[in-house]
Amino acid sequence: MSNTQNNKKITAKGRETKDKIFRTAVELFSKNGFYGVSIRDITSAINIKESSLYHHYLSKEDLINDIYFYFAENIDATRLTDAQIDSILAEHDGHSLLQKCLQEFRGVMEQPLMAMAWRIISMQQYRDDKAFEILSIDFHRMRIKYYENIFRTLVKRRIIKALDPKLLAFEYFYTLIGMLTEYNVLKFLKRKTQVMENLMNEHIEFFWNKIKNS
Amino acid sequence: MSNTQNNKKITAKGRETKDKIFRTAVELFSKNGFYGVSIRDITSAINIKESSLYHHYLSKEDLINDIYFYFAENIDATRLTDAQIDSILAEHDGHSLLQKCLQEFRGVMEQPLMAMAWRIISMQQYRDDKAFEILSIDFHRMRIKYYENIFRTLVKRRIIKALDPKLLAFEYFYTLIGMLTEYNVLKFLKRKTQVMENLMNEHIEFFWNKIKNS
DNA sequence: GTCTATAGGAGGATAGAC
DNA sequence: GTCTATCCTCCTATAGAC
Repeated sequence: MSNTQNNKKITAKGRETKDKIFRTAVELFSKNGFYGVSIRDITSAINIKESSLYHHYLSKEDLINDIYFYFAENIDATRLTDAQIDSILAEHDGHSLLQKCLQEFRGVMEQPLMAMAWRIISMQQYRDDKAFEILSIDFHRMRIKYYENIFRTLVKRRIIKALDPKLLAFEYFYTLIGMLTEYNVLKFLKRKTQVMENLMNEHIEFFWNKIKNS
Repeated sequence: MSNTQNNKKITAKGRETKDKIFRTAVELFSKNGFYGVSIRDITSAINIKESSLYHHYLSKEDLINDIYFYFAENIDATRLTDAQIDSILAEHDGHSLLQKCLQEFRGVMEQPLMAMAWRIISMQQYRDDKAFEILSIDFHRMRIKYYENIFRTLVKRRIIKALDPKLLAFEYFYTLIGMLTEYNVLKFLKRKTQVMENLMNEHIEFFWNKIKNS
């Protein structure tokens, strides 16, 4: 979190205001981009003065860093634990596991604040090294490692063919993330997303049929 | 192109200046984003005055629209013709065809102006409907149709298994574009891209092995 | 913790001379 | 086709009263 308040007593009212600022910033940044939103836009939306914002955040940059932090912190929540994976495999097949994974993932990524934060970081990745870092390392790389782990388990148990788990993870994830990105942009534009939803399910289906041990 | 000059005689000097403006804008926008670059930044980089720019472009928006247009126009050049496809298949196998396709594609997309324009449109897709439209329709959808066509040919000639060409195209393309996007960001940050290059080749290899008729 | 007031600069764009 | 000069708006951020 931002260090603005390191030497200040934090009151309930203060926390509430800071929270309002945060949520409003996420909303506006995700809609109009970091550079398309002014401090005035944010403060006037919640009826405080610009100067009040600077009591809670050092700068506009401090504010967006807080959003990055929020995203990075919550991205971890999208993972099934080893125990959960085991219990799914005990009752269902690998195909169900992949579906369950996507469900879990989408459950977190489509929470409004996370979806907006994701969008903000995606926009910022081109201008802000910190955003690119979080997106490519904390998000993509970690996520690929997670899938690698899952595929390794599936190979070990001979549920799927003896393919390189790392390569499988890359193949599987990049397709999914490409589709999910387009899906999210469509959702923001309030257009139909059914095509993309179907594609994602077909992707899992297709991928599964290519790798399963039959 | 922009309509600024509809009723004006275009001299060689004018064309040259407009071209300088265009190329400088592409360079700066791709580095610092549309909102991170001012008209002043562009004109001072080529030693003309702001007012001179407005002789060639109606507005900053007119300028970026010209860049969109440039991208959309040149994206078509990345396609192998049916004749070229035939001749490749006559001498080599489907695997070579996929490699050749990627080569052709990268050859166009990595030309400096195109790479920068692509980056600009990618950034703008979140803020500008026109950019999203070009990226998702003119680029992604058309490209997928192109691959669909190739896979259909391969299926017809029994070079690959009898799978749905459209699905194959989606699978193939989304992975590639995800990797290529990350590859391009890395290149802009002047970081190592070898990992991504290897991944792209492994992707083709992996995909090919999954679909070929053996 | 929030306010009023204001500093101080950068932005897009235009009028009109040459 | 390019210049000088200028307009006016919007921006981030701060000082200091309450």
